[in-house]
Amino acid sequence: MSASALPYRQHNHDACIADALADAKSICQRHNARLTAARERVLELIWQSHRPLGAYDVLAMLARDGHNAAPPTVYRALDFLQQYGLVHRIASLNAFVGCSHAGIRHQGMFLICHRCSNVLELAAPAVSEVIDDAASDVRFRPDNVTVEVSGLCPACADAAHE
Amino acid sequence: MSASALPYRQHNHDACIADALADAKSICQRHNARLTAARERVLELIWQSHRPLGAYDVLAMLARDGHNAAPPTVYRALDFLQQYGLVHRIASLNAFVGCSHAGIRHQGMFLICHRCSNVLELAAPAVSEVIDDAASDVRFRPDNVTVEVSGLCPACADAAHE
DNA sequence: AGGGTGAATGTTATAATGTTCTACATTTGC
DNA sequence: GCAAATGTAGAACATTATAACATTCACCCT
Repeated sequence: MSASALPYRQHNHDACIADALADAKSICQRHNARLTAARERVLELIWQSHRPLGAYDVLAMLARDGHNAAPPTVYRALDFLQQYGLVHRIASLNAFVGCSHAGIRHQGMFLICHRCSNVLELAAPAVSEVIDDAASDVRFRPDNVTVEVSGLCPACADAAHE
Repeated sequence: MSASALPYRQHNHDACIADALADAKSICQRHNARLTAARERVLELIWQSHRPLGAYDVLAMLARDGHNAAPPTVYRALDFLQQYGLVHRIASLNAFVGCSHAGIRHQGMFLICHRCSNVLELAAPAVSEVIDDAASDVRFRPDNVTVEVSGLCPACADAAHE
């Protein structure tokens, strides 16, 4: 992984993975849901990459582990993780990212850098609000809102006009 | 097609298809782009259905015409139509809809009814604005914004709690 | 008109992705 | 310890998207 491919806001990556896993454990415990080894490993892989990962990327990584997984294993793990809000699915990429606000009620907005592939998840309640307003203007009852912004992250924008 | 599957805001469907095709022609002319028979036919099919259509749905309809098309034909036509803003891709459905504001600079927001499958495209400049603000707060430079809301359209909401 | 040029299309095959099904193992609650 | 619930594995299937290359077509130039 090249330096420019790292998350643009530098951070202690190991710590962030550890935090995510610890959060996941406590959330699952609270819901009497079982964070099995396979599920935990998938979540860990997703956080390690720190970028959107397709189901088959995860599959390949599991294979590299020596873990002989099949597609359903991955999809089920992803479904589970999604259900408890531990990962989000990015529709425009058919891929998954770890949720930065697991456990907190939120409506995510995703900023996806098309140069380094990093994804930043914002809570942005103002965005949700405006969207809800626009929908209710035409008497539409929203159920699930997808907001995905692709563009350039600050680091890549700087790098680009060097 | 059942009555409940029709676009919820009743309208003269033939006229709307005709308008869309006429718009398309003039837009292509203005850009020296060729709206060939295949491309025009694909656009027409999409408008006829008036709901999100997968590439393979289009393919099947072309086959019904007696037109012996293969996947690349459809994908190429769709790419072309997208390029000139004549159709939009709905990422969360892997499908395409006709653009209601072709030729006008806009940032669409899609309201997708998961009961009748109809899609309403709103211009919603307020939404774009808030999203841009949120992005620039973290110094992210947006390029392409996807806003897709799935839920219940007024007609289906009424029908549901009858 | 004839011929060259590049865009558009056709054709075939295949890659990549996502879902479903059945059988079997493991865990859990009683 | 036993039955029920849940989780796992592997294969088959379905869907979506591309690659590579041949062919046709529209247009421009002389």
